[in-house]
Amino acid sequence: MIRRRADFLAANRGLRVARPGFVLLAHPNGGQGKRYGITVTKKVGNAVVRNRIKRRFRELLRAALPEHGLPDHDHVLIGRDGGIERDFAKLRDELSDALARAAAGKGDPRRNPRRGRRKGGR
RNA sequence: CCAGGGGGCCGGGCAGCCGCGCGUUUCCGCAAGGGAUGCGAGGAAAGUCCGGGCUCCACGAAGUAAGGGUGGCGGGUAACGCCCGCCGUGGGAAACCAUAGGGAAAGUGCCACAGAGAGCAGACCGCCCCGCUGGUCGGGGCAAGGGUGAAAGGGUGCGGUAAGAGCGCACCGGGAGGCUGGCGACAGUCUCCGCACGGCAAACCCCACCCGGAGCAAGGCCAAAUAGGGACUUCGCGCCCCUUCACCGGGGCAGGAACACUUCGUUCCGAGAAGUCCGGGUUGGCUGCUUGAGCAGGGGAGCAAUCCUCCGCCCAGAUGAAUGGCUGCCCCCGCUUCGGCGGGACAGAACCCGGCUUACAGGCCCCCUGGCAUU
RNA sequence: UGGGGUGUAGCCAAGUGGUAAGGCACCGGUUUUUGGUAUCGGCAUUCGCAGGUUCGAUCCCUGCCACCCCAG
Repeated sequence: MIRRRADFLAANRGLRVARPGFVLLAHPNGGQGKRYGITVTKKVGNAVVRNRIKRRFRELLRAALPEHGLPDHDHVLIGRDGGIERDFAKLRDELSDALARAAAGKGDPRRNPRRGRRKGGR
């Protein structure tokens, strides 16, 4: 379990694999074993929705991480809009696929960090 | 049966396997850990709009001022801006609903446009009388009718008059005083006053009542780390020497502690302690932390809100924050080619209570009003 | 947890009891051979939503909604 904000920010610099239900970040943590963290922003929904997404992600990681996880890496799942009504089996397939891609070292291009202050429009 | 009004309640259920948080207990026991067992989100947990408890800070009591709030009366409550009952006003055919509802002859201010006149009134169209006498004339009386406006200085009718007018009278409305009923708001009634003295205080204001500030990231303890700092206040500081006006600073002695005890000896202490603030450091753990204005049931008081009493119960305590995954049966809704398929509202405790407000699929129960039908 | 602010046309906004300025943008006309410029006119604005006070509410009061900011 990742708790510190600094670890989350560090994970943001690692591998990024995007899937319809979530975004997976993987980042080496220097021998601390397989750790995971979950991020769901307020944009996705209210507290009930966010909590439910986090619970489902925990269940996914509990099943997948010991076998398919990357050793000595931090794994961060970021919830996206469809994360609550998406079929659980589909999420599970997407996660193992994403972990395989991350293990092969293939990530999606990183988002451009530090764009200007979002103000007055999206 | 139809239409309408008011109130209360529920918020999917059962089971299996794997997993999560906390408590209790047990096991080899130093610990980690394993086993067993109990409990584990809401009616709004939400918004954070009021009121309290609790903790810290400030403060003689009380009062005044400033600022803010409340505003019919009585009751309930720990308290409230909440709740209950009643009164007044407005709406509705009714059940019932709404209501910030003190003061306008303490003062100040505002009432646009229209209109003759808008605040101790005013005369545009008019009506009536008189005069010269016939005109788009002069003098006077009137405020009933028309017109403007949200509002035009009581209303309707009769009398009266040149025309009119509370000018007079009857009823209604209003004001003042008394009487009766009510704890009271207020209601009823009698007498008097023919009655210009409007509206707005959710305009300033006046009156009555209420309010100290901050918040569990409050507050307390421990560890680590940095630093072994600075300023101020209070209390204290045995004797001698140096320095000094003194404080301060340095040295010695007395005295105290340890070396099991006594003696000797050695070492250490030999003036500081408490509080507040500043500077610097830490963002770890424990506590506060869940038994409380608690919940269920019975009885009693009260129209009710609510209160009293008896008995029983223990019912979340997380901290990147505990409820998830899979499956079966039942329930409800929609679609249906009758095999099935899809869906199940609003929403997640964070110190704890009492309210208010807002969101909400679907469903259940009770009472009342009106209409139709039947008996 | 506590505190503050904003909401008016597509955009930026003034107005604070009497029927909503101004600028940009857009549309139409005139000028020009055409475009630009210039000039004239036009904008169907429930003044964030719902109640209330008032004769009358963007303005006053109450309750909501959305967004933004600040402190710990």
